[in-house]
Amino acid sequence: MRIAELSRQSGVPVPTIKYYLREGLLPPGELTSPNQASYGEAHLRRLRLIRALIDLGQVPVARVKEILEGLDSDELPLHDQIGRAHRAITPARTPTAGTEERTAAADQVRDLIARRGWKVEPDAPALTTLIETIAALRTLDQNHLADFLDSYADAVEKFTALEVAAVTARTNPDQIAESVVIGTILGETLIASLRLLAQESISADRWKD
Amino acid sequence: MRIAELSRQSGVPVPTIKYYLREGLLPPGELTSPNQASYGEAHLRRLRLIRALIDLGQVPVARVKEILEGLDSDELPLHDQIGRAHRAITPARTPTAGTEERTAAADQVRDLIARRGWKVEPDAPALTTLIETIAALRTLDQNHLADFLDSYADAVEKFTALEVAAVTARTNPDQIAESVVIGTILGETLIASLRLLAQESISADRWKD
DNA sequence: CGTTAATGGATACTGCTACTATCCATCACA
DNA sequence: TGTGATGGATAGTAGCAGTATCCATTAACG
Repeated sequence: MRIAELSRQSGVPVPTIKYYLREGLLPPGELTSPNQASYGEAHLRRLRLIRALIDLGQVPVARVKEILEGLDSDELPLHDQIGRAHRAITPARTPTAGTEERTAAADQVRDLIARRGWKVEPDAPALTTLIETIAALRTLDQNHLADFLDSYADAVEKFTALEVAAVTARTNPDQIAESVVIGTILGETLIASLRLLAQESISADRWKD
Repeated sequence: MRIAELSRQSGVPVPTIKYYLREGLLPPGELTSPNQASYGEAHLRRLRLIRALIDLGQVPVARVKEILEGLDSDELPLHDQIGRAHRAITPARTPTAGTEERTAAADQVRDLIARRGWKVEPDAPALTTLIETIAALRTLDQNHLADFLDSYADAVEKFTALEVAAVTARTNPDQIAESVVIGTILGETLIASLRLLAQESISADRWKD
């Protein structure tokens, strides 16, 4: 298929597809003559993945590129694929909380991780975010939320178990990496939306009128 | 205190504070003379809240403004405060999924909500995101994740119960609205970080080396 | 009291991201 | 044979979140 057809089937405007080609998000089509290329199903799939990550996952274009490079570099261990996906959705953070709040929060997180027996690299991107968030909650006089950390972790472990089950159910090993990436990123969007709906419902019960 | 002191205590550069004042995120200080104003504890608290929403919650400045206006307009029902917070963290979505995937996803979501007895406005911002996400998962051949929707909802209800408990534990009614907003937005960051840590840990167990 | 530095307020400028627009020399196809 | 699409290159745009500069005061120190 040619670019116009790819655009029609994906709903992505032709100039945007050209932009993704330029940026290396989408591999070039197969050239049939100096200025004609043909795109296949793989391009369509890839394009849909790109849009899902950008639109639903809010992943910046540059990060999408890194993720896709990971997916394409076959034989990159799954654990590293996950690492890429995590980095893609964790904005770089310059520590902003006060020193004492931050060390207290870091202690709390270290305890939590030890208590649960989690194996986490000390430079995991989510670690900084978690610590900063707890520190911020305390600075904002919201200790009550930060104090529930363990109960939150209980519920969170449920997701993760589910996701591992879902991913390992995939038989084709080629697809596992993609499933992991999609699950990591779109899974978050899914959970966040469900949470908002549940909140809205409870809030309607309690406080409406 | 004057602006330099406010900047020092909050860690926010003076020009940025001026920018927030211009944008109406921060109320003006009390003028003691035509070009001298004094800021109080309330300003410092507000500034910290702004930074938490922007840095940790990834809320755009314009949305932060809406949220704060909600907090300040006393007597706005809690349910509407929550609505504002939800809109602030739910980007506007132009439906992008194919018609049939979207109606199928919409059906699945409607069933889920009915089964759980959730009370959700039909134009809730999270509704579109949820439907689009499920449709995207199916388009990307990830039905296995979309099929777990109910189990996800189980775990999600746990959070929400926790959060309601935490918020209603607040005695001062003035602070409830603020707690609700912070809980909604920073709570999401907290959950997302925990999820990534749990994933990393399981992934290390399963796939490392 | 005089000088230096900071302040409030206004206006202008910047860097970054994610596209859009335009151009042009080919091609495909009717 | 000519009309419209294509690949590839280059340039332009809109929106966001600040930064920078300027200026007429005013505070604070020696």
